Amino acid sequence: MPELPEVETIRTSLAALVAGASIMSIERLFPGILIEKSETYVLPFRIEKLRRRGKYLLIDLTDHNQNPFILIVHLRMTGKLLLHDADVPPPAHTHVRFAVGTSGKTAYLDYVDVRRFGRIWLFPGHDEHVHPTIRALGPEPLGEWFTPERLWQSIKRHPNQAVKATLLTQTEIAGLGNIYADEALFLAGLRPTRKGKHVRKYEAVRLHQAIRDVLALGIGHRGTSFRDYVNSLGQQGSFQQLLHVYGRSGQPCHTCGQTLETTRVAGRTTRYCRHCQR
DNA sequence: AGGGAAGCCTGCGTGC
DNA sequence: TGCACGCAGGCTTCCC
Repeated sequence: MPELPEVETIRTSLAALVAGASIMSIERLFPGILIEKSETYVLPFRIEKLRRRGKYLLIDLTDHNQNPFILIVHLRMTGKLLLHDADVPPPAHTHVRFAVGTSGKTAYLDYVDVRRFGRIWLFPGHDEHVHPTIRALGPEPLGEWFTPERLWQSIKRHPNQAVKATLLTQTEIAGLGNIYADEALFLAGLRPTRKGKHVRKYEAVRLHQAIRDVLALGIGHRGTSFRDYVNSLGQQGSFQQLLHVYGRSGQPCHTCGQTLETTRVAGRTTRYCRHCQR
């Protein structure tokens, strides 16, 4: 499940491989995954820059006529962007295949997605705000606009909502998914089911720090490979070795030894320690 | 306002 | 062995 640290890892690893390269052709193997909001471009595209906003990967392009375009990628659950040599046939569940040329050599950037939840949009311009969901995103949790005060306001905006549900609301904070939300709440000692109106200011401050810590640590370990996630070279992350609660229900808490419990918040399986998280 | 469910999807683990 | 079933969950939309 690619969340912010996984998308950031893909961004940096992919940028090292394809920034400055050209997209020579685009092959659609399954319809509806690549959504073109403009068909006026002339190939090849030059790949200018890879950016990220929340869980969205943003790829700035310039076409043959020097007109700007942007590829916006959301991997959802099982989406992957995999770079393959020219002689490698597209793997199963490849839905879009970009032929990428780097200094005379050709390779394929394959969008592979078993469950086909993910989408790729192509828009004119280099401004991701043309995408309505991106326009509505909350602050980047590792950016300067995400302050303890900002998180506190988000929590207070939803007084009757479980605090975990607020963390998963992308219009409040961009980039947290089930894994990092559970881990941040554990680090902060906060019960995921606690209603916003019962969260104290100092707890929001602690949660703010926990979110930043867990995301930075996740990026440092090149993401969490719990089930599907790999970067563009097929390499796994290692943060799964440091998880405290996600995927550990029924196992002992790393802090107090009590058995971790499972509940459901906002439709998602939620793991926590009854003793350490109040 | 918030929760729940449906829909989009396939693979995998489990129980019979 | 094989089959049915539930679960995994990001996001949108709809309904209560």
